[in-house]
Amino acid sequence: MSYTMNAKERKGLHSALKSKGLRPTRQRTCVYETILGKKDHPNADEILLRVRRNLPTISLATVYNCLDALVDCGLVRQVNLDRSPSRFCPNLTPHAHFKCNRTGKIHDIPMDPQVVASLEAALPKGFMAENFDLSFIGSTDEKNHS
Amino acid sequence: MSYTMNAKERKGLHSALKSKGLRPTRQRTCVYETILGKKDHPNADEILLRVRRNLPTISLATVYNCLDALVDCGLVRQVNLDRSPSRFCPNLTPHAHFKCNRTGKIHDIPMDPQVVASLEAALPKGFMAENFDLSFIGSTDEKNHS
DNA sequence: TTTGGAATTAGAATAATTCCATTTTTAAGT
DNA sequence: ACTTAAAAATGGAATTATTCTAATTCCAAA
Repeated sequence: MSYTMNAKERKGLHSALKSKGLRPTRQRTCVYETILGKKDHPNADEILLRVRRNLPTISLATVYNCLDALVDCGLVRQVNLDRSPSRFCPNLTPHAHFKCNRTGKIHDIPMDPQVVASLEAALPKGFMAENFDLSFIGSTDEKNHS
Repeated sequence: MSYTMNAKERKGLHSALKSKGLRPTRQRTCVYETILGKKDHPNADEILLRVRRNLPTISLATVYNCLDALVDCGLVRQVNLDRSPSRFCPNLTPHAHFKCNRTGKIHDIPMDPQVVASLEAALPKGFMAENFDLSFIGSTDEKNHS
């Protein structure tokens, strides 16, 4: 049972791609849908497996290409923690990541716009941020070990 | 002309290692001195080159081992940006990183303790952070292109 | 000063990502 | 619909970062 974008999501994808001069190909669409379909933080290999359920012949190189295109358009965020492979995340609302030492699980932490503003304000003059990445490492109590 | 730790730094290194049951070996000491000696963000290969000026026979595997030990003790921070190799940083004062799109350069951004506190405060109940990592991507104006 | 565990070493192995040459697809114009 | 040129996808090879392994070497404590 695979996820299918709604009209708004499809439109968002198409216009975001177009704004960078990129085409909405079947592969890009499918990779995007796949990432939207499960709110976790899969790496390229895991995404390949999932996408192949719909597009059995897609190659890993293409998955990387599509991910790069989606990240370029700002539709997907790339998450790098420690030395493990890059992970990808469809949550575009301002949020941080929290990696639990014990479970290895990665949690999205919603960020108050105020806090985000204070972060940007912390930059010295002359530094213009387009993006930021915030991650925590630590442990969670039992409730979050679901 | 290579950097040599002062007494305080040496003491800090020894006790931090000891607290994790690790020994202050020549290699660990030298890797640590090397990182202290230049305030940039070298990766393991670059560190190997620098360390070999003093310890010509050290291997890359040992550099990785030493870096892991130093990171474990909290003496060095590991910085991961995009998909490039891990970089290492001796600056332990609370700070963020800023990567400039145009120059590729990585800048340390000192962080106001207040802002740090507001970050930690942003964590939902049940999440206990031991550490955080904040990086910005964007551009800097000419002054910082030094 | 021995000795057992820790650390280092070189090189092989693994894993993530990129590259390349070729084929397929697509959008735009007839 | 029919071209066509550019963009994208493909498979596999290549590269690169990092980890592993097995064989020494080192060192701190007895």
